[in-house]
Amino acid sequence: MNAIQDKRARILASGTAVMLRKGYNGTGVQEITQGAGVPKGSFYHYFESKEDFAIQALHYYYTPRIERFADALNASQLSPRERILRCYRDLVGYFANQEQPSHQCFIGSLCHEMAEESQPIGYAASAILQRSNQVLADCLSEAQAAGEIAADQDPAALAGFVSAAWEGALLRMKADRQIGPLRIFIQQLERLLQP
Amino acid sequence: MNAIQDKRARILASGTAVMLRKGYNGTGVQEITQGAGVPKGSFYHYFESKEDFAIQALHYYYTPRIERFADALNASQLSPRERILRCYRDLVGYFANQEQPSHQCFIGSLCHEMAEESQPIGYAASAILQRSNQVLADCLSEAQAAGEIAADQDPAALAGFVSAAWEGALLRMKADRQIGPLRIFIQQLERLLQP
DNA sequence: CAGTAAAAGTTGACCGGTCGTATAGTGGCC
DNA sequence: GGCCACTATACGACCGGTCAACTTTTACTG
Repeated sequence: MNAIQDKRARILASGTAVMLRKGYNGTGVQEITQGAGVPKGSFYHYFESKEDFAIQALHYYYTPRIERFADALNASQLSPRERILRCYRDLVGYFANQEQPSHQCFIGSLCHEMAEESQPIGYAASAILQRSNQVLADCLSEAQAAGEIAADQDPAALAGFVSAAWEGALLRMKADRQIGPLRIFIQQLERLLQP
Repeated sequence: MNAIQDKRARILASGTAVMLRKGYNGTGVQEITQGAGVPKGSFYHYFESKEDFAIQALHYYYTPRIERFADALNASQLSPRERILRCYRDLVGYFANQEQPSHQCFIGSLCHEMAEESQPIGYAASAILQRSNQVLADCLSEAQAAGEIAADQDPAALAGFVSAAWEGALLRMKADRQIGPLRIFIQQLERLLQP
């Protein structure tokens, strides 16, 4: 009961970490199980296939992150606008503090690689992006009600745009191996979130 | 002289097309040469390795595209702002007209997959992104001089942001399998490019 | 309870196939 | 005949996935 969840979780943790670095097709099942310290056969006991694993991994990786994101955007000490800015500033800070800048966006790379080839993975990724979008849109709505952003903005659309821009900034950071693109993102986000 | 370039180009064309769909690691050398109608053995005559091929493919794919982009942004019938908007609107139109929406960004997927694992690929991608950025930044500078965007914007930074947002929108489109994110991008771009 | 048989869980050896790459030629031109 | 652009073939490694065999748990019996 505990042990089996533990093994499953170990596989998820190890596999997520490796896929983060090497992508879906660049990661072998063997490598995953080896990293988790479990026999290879176990992999197919806990997961139907590598594809199924990737979908589970998406949830494993993003469920807590979206939760934390939502919490940070609901903390009401700051204004909605400031909460959003703080979230992204913190993220940038996190990346800035990595000495060896290993930059990754799990869902981004998985989408690029597999969203087209594998419909199930595409669906899962889309659902997660949508959930994350909703969280941001809610906060933007609040900001709009507080008069912190333009009244004629559609919060959902703006949320989609901001998320996309963030994704793109992460990608650019990965290519350039420096966080300049993230700083630009923050700077433009500050402009964007104005009445 | 012509024949050899022809074969090389055929391999590049075929390989680029396949990699666009399946990613770097998802594409085999065999599949590339088969698609190009050349013997597999030839691949390593024209390219040092698969990695080298990817770098050449990046240039093969993006050199003409950046050129067209620059041309479109230099055509002076329209104002700088309108030229930029038209560029992106045309791109959206292109994607909108695909009945079976196969959405791809070659450099995006290649970066996500390989920028970290392969330094040479990361460098090549970074260089291309930078060139493309420069083209856009120049046009934004012009727009700024014409008073079409805020005077306190840094054109280079804004160009980076817009490109990143576009990348992100493409990614999102791939996951959602619909062009909604691109429309949102246009809508926000129009807002962004204002005095 | 002890004993045991059936069920469930777990696993590593193994499968056919494909991977990226090396190399020993082959065929045509100077 | 020497040269060299080109390619057929082969290689070892590894791929995702299967499955028969082994271990553990469960359920039931006397």
